[in-house]
Amino acid sequence: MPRKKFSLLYSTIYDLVRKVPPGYVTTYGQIAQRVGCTARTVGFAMAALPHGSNVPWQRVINSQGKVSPRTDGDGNILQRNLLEIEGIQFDQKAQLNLDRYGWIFLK
DNA sequence: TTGTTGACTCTGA
DNA sequence: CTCAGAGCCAACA
Repeated sequence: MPRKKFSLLYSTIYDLVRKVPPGYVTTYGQIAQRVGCTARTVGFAMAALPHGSNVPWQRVINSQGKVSPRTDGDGNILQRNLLEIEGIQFDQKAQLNLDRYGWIFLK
């Protein structure tokens, strides 16, 4: 089982992402504000996430309501595909409605 | 400790 | 998809 091989900050971020239910999404900025860091750091944490983890990384998108393109490859295509499977629909601009799909973390 | 890099966000034009 | 520039924090060499 995945052990604590991540820093406390990363673990906190991942734990937060795990609370997002299927069919909903959250933004880097929301997580950043919740854990007390910047959006870049959250994105960096997602990039460091190993493939096959129990973290629904696909539910994390940018403030524009779109999937952020990665430098690595076409993982964003997969991400969008996974979200559509969960019932999230994108419009013609490849964006989704955060008012409807955005998840608000409970305090 | 310094410099580089990154799945971001905001603002101005 | 409007586009470009600056700010921001953490990981890594």
